[in-house]
Amino acid sequence: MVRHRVYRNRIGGMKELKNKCSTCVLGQFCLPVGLSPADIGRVDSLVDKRLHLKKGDSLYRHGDPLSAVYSLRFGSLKTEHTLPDGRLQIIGFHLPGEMLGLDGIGESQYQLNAIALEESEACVIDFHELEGLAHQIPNLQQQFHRIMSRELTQDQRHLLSLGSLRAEERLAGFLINFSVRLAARGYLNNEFTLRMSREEIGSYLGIKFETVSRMFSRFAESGLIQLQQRHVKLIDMDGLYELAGQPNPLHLNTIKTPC
Amino acid sequence: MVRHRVYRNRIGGMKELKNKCSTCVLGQFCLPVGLSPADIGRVDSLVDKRLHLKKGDSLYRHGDPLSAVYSLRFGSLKTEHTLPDGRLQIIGFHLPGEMLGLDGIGESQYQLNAIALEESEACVIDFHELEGLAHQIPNLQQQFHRIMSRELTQDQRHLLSLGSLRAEERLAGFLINFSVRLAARGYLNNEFTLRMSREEIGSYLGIKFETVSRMFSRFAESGLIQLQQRHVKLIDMDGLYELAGQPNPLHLNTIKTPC
DNA sequence: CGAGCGTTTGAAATCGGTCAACAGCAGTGG
DNA sequence: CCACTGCTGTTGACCGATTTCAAACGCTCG
Repeated sequence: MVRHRVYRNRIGGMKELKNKCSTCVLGQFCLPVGLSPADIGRVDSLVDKRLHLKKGDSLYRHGDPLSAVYSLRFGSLKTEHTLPDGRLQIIGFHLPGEMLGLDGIGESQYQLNAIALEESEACVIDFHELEGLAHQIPNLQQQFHRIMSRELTQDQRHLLSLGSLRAEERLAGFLINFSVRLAARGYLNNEFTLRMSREEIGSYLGIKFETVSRMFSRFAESGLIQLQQRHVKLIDMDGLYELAGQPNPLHLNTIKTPC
Repeated sequence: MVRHRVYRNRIGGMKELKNKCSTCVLGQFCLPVGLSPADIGRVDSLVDKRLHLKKGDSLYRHGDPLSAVYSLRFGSLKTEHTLPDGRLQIIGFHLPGEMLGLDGIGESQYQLNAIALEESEACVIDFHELEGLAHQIPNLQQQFHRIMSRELTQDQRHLLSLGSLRAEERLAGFLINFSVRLAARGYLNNEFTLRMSREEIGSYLGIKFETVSRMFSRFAESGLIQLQQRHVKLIDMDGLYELAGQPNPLHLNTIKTPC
């Protein structure tokens, strides 16, 4: 089950010119947000290599000393905690443009395992260099703070889900959250393929995989979604939002009184 | 139920000399960790006022624009999320020396409500000034990053608890967590008074208050703790650690082979 | 094509939730 | 000082959502 870390790309020739934030399509979601072109050029130098991961490979593991934070370029990862008795909790699923490894900063060693759900690639950002550059570029510092804070907020919403919602509501919220994050990156957001198993979804949501499966079937039966294995099509967004206990933000505008 | 924010101390005379980190006993847990005395002197200038809160007062509320982050001087707070339908999830309980308001950075407005559980006082740290000073003092920047990351880690452990542990284990973990945090601050850690109701503990742990009450009674009956209303005395730490599914760190040394 | 997962579905069991009654204690006001 | 009121906490009995156990199905990949 546990694979070892793989640094496929470590051997030579890594400081390639093409590892540049300035030309990366994810720039608008990643570290360089709000920087001038000149400053983005300086951020380029932070990304001295990229790591290519196969499904199941670890990006980092609990206890590894912190050396870098990572920005996902393509693919998807999960982060997880394990208990001594073997139980396991998935903390997050991570999409392109998101930063990984922030859990390692507090104690100078990573607190989680970060594992690829599919073929993925991450930019390696030496953390000390990042702090150094953030010290020189205030906008970079601010952006980094925003990213950490949003990560906090994401986990806090997740806490709300695990602490206060029923299985059905959690799963609806999960689908919506995925859809929103995909849309923000310009991906198709009403139809996508889940890269993780029912068991992993269950772990993330604090329920058993059989329950996930049952809820999916129920959603499909009531016409909220269509399912073909891991491929999901969201049919009735309003219904999903309602189930998740949130108002559909798309309708807020229409309800609001115009000024 | 909902009280309005109270800025008792806002009226004049607030820039007192005694608002100094340099002389604050919490310095070793707070922002100034790792700074030279000279730099701590510069941090003093960040704390331009303190807020005094009575039980039930809000330090900040969901949606308020971010202006400051806070460091708790004495007392205790809870942070919480609310759902449109009235359900509520307590995200954290906060002790002296801990920072509040980090949830507000990502979107420039606070995402949670922060409410005093008792008479409390918080240092008000203008966030833009903090970023400015962190820009000048690398150690301050690093310490701030560590604080944010630890906050993240704390929430992630909480996720593990809500997602993977049974009620009994969650409550044992809660008591241990409290004990550890009190000990870190030099407080008595095997005997303390909980500032929050059974209902608030339940909300934090994702269980109902009746369950909290039952589990407490069970713990007391099996000799793990002693209870008098909200006053708790931890009797059998090993038993609690075992219940919480963690090894007692105090015994790790004795088990480890000496080098 | 067959082995091994991952998934679905059903039936039984259980943990925690819900409902309800009551006890304890704090604050109020006579 | 002692009802009275209201809130918090405890405990019991019953209920129900989710888990557990089990069986069968169907991808996927070697």
